[in-house]
Amino acid sequence: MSPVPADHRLDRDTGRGLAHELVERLKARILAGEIEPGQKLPTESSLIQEFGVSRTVVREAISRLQAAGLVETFQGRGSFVLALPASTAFSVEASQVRTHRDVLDMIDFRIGVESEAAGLAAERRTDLQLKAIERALIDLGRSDEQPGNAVEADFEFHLKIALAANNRFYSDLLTSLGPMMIMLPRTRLEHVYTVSDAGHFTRVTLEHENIYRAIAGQDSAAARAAMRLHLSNSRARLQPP
Amino acid sequence: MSPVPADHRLDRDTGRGLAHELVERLKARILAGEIEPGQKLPTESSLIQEFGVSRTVVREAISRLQAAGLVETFQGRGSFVLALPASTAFSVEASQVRTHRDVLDMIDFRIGVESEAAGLAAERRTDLQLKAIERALIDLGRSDEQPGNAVEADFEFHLKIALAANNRFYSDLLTSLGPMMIMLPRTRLEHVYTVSDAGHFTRVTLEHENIYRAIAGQDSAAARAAMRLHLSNSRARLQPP
DNA sequence: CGGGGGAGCTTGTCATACGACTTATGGATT
DNA sequence: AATCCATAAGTCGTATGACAAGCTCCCCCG
Repeated sequence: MSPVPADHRLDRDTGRGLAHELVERLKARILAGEIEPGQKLPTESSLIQEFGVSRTVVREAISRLQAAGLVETFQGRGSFVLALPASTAFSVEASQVRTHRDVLDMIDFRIGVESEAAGLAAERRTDLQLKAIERALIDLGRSDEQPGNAVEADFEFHLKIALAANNRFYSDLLTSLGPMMIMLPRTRLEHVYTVSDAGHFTRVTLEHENIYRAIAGQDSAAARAAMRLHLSNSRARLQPP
Repeated sequence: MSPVPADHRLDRDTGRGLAHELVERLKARILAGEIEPGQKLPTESSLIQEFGVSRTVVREAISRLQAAGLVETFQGRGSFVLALPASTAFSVEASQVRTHRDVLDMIDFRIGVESEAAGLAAERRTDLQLKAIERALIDLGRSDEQPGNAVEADFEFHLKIALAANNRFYSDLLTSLGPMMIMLPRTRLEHVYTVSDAGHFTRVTLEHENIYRAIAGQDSAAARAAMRLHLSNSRARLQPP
């Protein structure tokens, strides 16, 4: 009668729910190598039949496997087992940015990273993310009054743009850079920010607004250019004449 | 009349599914401390109303939060936020490149980083560094015979360019990326590299040579463009048409 | 022989229903 | 009045059916 061996069927009261049980079974199969990386998981309907549970349960189970990074699912195709971990840390050495050379190198680095991030943000931002950038821009404008927060506000603006690129590598990198970027002015900054003429603040503000407008208008080329310009100018402001 | 602000509603096509979106929102609330450990999450029906999604989606989202150890659920009572895992240090997520989406994001990331590195390399390379790039290019050509080394040889070529940019941030980043870039193909790549037609190899070789020539000729704009083209093409080769 | 199109399969989301468990309410019992 | 318990209401667990969206494959037409 039953075409399926009884072992497979799940039983109701194992304590933590059918979905949890099913996750354990599937995880066991994957870790045991029964289903190799790249291979397809059984379809939802197969699992429904094999384990004798409802689609609700199957979907919750697969959802948990996705969250755990064990499988990836494509609509219309199925779920596929992913390669197993191999932990690699992804961080720019927290060694500080100290020398003058480091500061300039850091800006050159940011030019590559952030101008592309701005371009992607222009293409892929959601309206919500744009709003977040706008808020950061407004905060930045207010930092005129209390310059102590200026650096943090500036970082927020750049971070929000990286987030709008919808690519975790850009946002992760900027996040891990954050402390460095914040602290880098410390050494030679009196020079630049405190002695700055009045025009300095308005010029920087203008650059920020240009970036924002390009992203708002979804013009990726303009966004890349505006970000590159902004950072190049920042570089020039730090460079002794 | 609607007692709920419209911001909360989720929108269909954010790319990774409503459940994933909802998880992000709830996780944000929890990590932001809006819901403290021990407190009760809104009921399923509240979430259905607030976010305008079906119960399926809400249940999948909560299921993922359970799997992540952020909440615990009791039948008949509700879901409760658990105490956060102690660390919370800004240790960069050691997450790797696993999903198909990650692979594409990684290439978009490399486009930003490496095209600028190529541009700087064209401007600042020493003759010695150029020689190193050339050697890597030759090795890459030889990897035709034993395709097992192709990925490593490819990485060497890109790393040598980053080194030639004479900016430790680019080379450090590429170095720390190295293992990831090497292992990323595992899932879906046999397809691309092993089954590759004969034309594939020569096309890639041509792209590499273009990059090399631009750097040799100290043409930074051309070097940026050539690297961007190479990576864009790589992206297209991975992307199913 | 090549390309277009549709049938069929698979996942994504929604809606509804019912069972199981918890909590609160309120009245009946002592 | 205090206690107990039955019932109702709220909440999660599971099942089922339906349709939309995306992918594959194969057949048919040119």
